[in-house]
Amino acid sequence: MNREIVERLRHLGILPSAQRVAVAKFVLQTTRHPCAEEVLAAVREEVPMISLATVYNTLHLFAEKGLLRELALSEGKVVFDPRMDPHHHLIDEDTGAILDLDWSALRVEHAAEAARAQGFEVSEYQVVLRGRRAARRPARSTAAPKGKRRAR
Amino acid sequence: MNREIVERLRHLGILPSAQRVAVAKFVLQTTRHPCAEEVLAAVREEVPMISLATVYNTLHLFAEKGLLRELALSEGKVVFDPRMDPHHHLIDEDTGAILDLDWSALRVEHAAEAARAQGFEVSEYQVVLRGRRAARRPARSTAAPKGKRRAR
DNA sequence: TCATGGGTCTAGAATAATTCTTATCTGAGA
DNA sequence: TCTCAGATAAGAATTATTCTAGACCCATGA
Repeated sequence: MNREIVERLRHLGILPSAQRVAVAKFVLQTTRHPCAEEVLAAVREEVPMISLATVYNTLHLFAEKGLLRELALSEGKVVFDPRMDPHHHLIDEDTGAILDLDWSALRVEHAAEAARAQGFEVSEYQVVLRGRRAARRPARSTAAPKGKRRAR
Repeated sequence: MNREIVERLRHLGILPSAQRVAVAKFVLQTTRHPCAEEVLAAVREEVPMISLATVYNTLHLFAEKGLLRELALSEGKVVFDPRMDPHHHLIDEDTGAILDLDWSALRVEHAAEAARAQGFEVSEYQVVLRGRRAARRPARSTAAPKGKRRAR
């Protein structure tokens, strides 16, 4: 498993140091959207003396080489997303968590045209949704209101 | 003109101090998306002693009261947008400038459904496009665009 | 008049995320 | 083995933002 990560890095012209492999191993496999501090914490399990600066360097290097993407969606900090295929993002307004939505889950029309009308050539776009987890289904046992549930 | 700003603030239950009126006068009329520092610079023309802390306080207060919106689109800093009607954003990858796109300029379908499929109730969404100004009619001139900008 | 108090303001300290600096280390080749 | 480019660690520096503490302003009531 390390083997294939090493190969992947080499293939992009990245020297596969222990630190880089550890970072790659963590970020490429997560489905979350970790920030640099979270990557640091996770990677320290394996490479205890790695520094924050190295984590930043490595993440930026990876982003530059197309191994992952930097996202500045929520305020304050940048997070990293290993999914490189186009997709959308849904932000939990309560927790700040970021979820992926498949590209095909919704449809955007006329994006390129709208930008062109402003004299721009679009290089990428995505829909950013914000919302909150819907109220938990009332459990049928106790305080569940009888009758059909109405959304909204 | 100040009169109507004062009225608008009062109407929202905001005490219209000189500082607040000056901030409102600037942010509500701009079509750009200024960050706090820019607001400070602009407002200092009129109220030279105003502090950065007051600018932040005022902008957050306004956002809370629904007078403007905070956007965390690009990395690093938050900007403020006086347009409160739903619309989309187009980011110039070269300059970082943010343009508005009318809601009707493009169409998004199934946004609410896509979020609901994840157990979320959407409260808002927007399309974020990134691109660059289309080359100005290359015109077959010899001079290739020199000096590429360094992205940042 | 003067004291009181609520709300606002400023300057500067504090914090958080990120980048920079510099000295040190490492490993692939000459 | 020696060398040197590239990588790393530690901590300083920078940038954006928030917090703190005290000063200020002004309406009110004794």
